[in-house]
Amino acid sequence: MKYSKATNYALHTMLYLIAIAPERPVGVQQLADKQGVSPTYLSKILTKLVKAGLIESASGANGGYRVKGNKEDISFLDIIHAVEGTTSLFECCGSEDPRCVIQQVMLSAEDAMEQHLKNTKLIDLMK
Amino acid sequence: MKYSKATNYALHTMLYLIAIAPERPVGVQQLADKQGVSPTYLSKILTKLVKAGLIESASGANGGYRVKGNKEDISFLDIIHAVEGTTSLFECCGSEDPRCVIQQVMLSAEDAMEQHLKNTKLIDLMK
DNA sequence: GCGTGATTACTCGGATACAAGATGTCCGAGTTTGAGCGG
DNA sequence: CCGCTCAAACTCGGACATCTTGTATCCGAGTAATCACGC
Repeated sequence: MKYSKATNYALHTMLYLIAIAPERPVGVQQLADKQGVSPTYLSKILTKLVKAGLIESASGANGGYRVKGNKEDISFLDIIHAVEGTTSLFECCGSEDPRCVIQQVMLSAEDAMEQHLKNTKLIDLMK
Repeated sequence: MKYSKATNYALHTMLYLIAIAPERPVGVQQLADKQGVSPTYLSKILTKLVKAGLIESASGANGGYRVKGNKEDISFLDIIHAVEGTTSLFECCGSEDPRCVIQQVMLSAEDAMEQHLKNTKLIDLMK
């Protein structure tokens, strides 16, 4: 039970993309160098963020990744859900029986964390 | 990023042990049958709970496991920490640099969940 | 100078390899209960 | 009826097997910008 490194890479990359907010997209090579991770691996992670609609990619020369949409709206939870998936952390009896009281407690605990992550936007860290 | 099945087994077993609260310890065979899991595997999980001081074991014939100490005090967090460990869910830059702002946000989010789990006792589910 | 083709610098996706952790099984060792047996 | 012994019923711990997932690499395909060349 741990957050994957991929989530860590995604968060740092998004923070960087929002911080510099360039006109031109940023190449994956440059992003990977910042964190000491291989470019091909990072691109796989960023593909998930693209599919989630958080960033967009530009092919070809001078291509790369760029924040898409309103960058003030991007929360931690958006990124985590994009990378880790949206399934709940705890599955009680295989079939997610909603009557299981343990399941209910775990879900509400998870919800407490998600509320926190949803209310914290990446832009909040910019000072 | 998911809670393991072991945590699920541990929670259900603890809930059962607290519910019936017998004089004599309950054998692992009986506990395992309730959940459809092999006795040997369940005993491995319960050993962690013993080490954490939540339950105690009795060897020999008519042996088994029994709640130790005050059963009103046992929280979800106690069990989860015993099974999953107490390391934080998110480790930013390998060395847990406390200055990493991302790390700080993730830790406080995790703390929100843990507070919830700490305040919910197993005994609360008994009605 | 201008269009056209080739080259270059990128991303994208699939296939693959590797490591670690979760899950589960097997077996031998130690421990306690209880039954059986002999006095 | 008492005490001793022995077998049965347990837990405990380590070693092992298997499966899934995370992590990472490699390569071919597609794409867009740029450069080179000929007109």
